[in-house]
Amino acid sequence: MALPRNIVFPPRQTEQPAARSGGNPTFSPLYRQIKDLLLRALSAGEWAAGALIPSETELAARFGVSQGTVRKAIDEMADENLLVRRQGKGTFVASHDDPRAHYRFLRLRPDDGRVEQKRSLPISCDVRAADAATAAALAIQPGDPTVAVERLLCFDERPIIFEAIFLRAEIFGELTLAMLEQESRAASLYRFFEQRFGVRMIRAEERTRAVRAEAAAAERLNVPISAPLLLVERRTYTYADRPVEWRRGFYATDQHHYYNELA
Amino acid sequence: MALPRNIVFPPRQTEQPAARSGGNPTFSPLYRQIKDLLLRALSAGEWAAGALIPSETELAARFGVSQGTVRKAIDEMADENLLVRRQGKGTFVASHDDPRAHYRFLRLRPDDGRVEQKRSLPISCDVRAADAATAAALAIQPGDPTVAVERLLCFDERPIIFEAIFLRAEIFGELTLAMLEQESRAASLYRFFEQRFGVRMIRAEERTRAVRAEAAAAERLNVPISAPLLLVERRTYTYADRPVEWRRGFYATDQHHYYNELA
DNA sequence: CAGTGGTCTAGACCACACT
DNA sequence: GTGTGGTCTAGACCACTGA
Repeated sequence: MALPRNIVFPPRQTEQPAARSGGNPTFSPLYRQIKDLLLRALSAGEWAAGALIPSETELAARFGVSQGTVRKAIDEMADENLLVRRQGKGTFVASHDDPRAHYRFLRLRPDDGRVEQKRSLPISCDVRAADAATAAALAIQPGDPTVAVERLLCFDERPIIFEAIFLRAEIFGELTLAMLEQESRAASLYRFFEQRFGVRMIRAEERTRAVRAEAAAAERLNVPISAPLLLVERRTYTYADRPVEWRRGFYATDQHHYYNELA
Repeated sequence: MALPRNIVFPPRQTEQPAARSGGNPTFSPLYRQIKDLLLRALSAGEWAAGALIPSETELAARFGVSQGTVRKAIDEMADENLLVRRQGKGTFVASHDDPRAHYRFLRLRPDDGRVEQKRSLPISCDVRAADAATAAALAIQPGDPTVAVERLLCFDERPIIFEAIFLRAEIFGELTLAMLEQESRAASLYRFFEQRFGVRMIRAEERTRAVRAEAAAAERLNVPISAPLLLVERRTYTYADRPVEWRRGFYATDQHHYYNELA
């Protein structure tokens, strides 16, 4: 479906099926080299979130490899939620705009299975120098500017999560409280970040522990001081393993739990 | 490497590459049918944990399909940690005896990255009628017999996890405290269960919340009553989505955290 | 209908582990 | 060397989507 043809790709592999290792040194299979090229294209913003990428056949021709090799590269990227395949239609750049991706990183679930209306209540948004912990999490220097957001997440209008979000100011410097308020219904901030700042969140790590509620969190979540809360710290990455977001969230787990599948 | 040849496999596909759907109704690709056969063989205990299964070529011949089709079936099963491929050696049945599988389901990590010596201190082991919650978790009837184990998990000799473990008595009826005491160094119970009872744990679900320490847990974990603890409830499955274990563990998270990667 | 991803095959060769 | 899994190709056909 005729996408621009001159997307920046390094010149196709000069060797045909001969990109295989000569002997052994740091051997990388062809499909992985293709994957790297595609990753680089994604990372460079070659295609927008949600956009259709060229067909397997076209990519194969462009790279001078067989369709099966391109397929294997795309397979891996689909497994990593970087691309989404749709039979009969094509392969698309994964996006948080996709309904299936909403709340992809939110592991808190109601004890009864009921679906709940989520709503984000932004509290504050300001630029702030990174303290040591935040700097470490964002891989920046202490003192570097960050955008700090405080917000409350409500499930069916009941406050369940109170969290502080720290973002690299170089990317999110223009973020304002007014913008967040406008997005309060679309609880998925990542969708907004993607559309407004062009940053796609790819994966995240969470570290969780049990803590006593301090005054601020207790008040916001409407629980007694010292009540047990789940403290969830999340580091979120965009392409190329670049951390761009750091969250500290206090979760009220009276009627909710953190769900996880172990394989 | 000449494994027994007459393992129970349903007669090979009668149609060659024609097992494809005639038209559409409940279409299942060939490789998935192969996968089902392999799953059935695993579930039936055809091969022991850690055993070498026949080579892709041999399976292909046996099933009357191409090697690539067998490969795709095995690929999926390797992704699900049911099989382990080792280049040059063969494909093996995944086992908790494999060092890489030790503590596979344990998500608690020290805040500093130090590796810690783990040790299991069994406290009690008795047969007990399932209460409603346990019965639901194990998919049995309330009142059905279960084996209940209490134990303490120590990291570097400090008690960090206090948990109750409930097992289907039909399988684990013979378990005794003495057996558990003998295994106290090999903190991975799953390895023991696999070798002693022939039950392989495949996957698990965890539900986590923050709670106040009650007397029993507080004493065992050496924390004040009412201190915040992580309550981790785990349901563990063997083949064919059959739940066989249910745990309620209290985790002390002063110097440890629950780690999770979100993709 | 044409175009896309999805499946399957047959055959070649590479990388790795053992003997 | 032999046997295993791992990669790559070329070509055929199926299933799905949308014009």
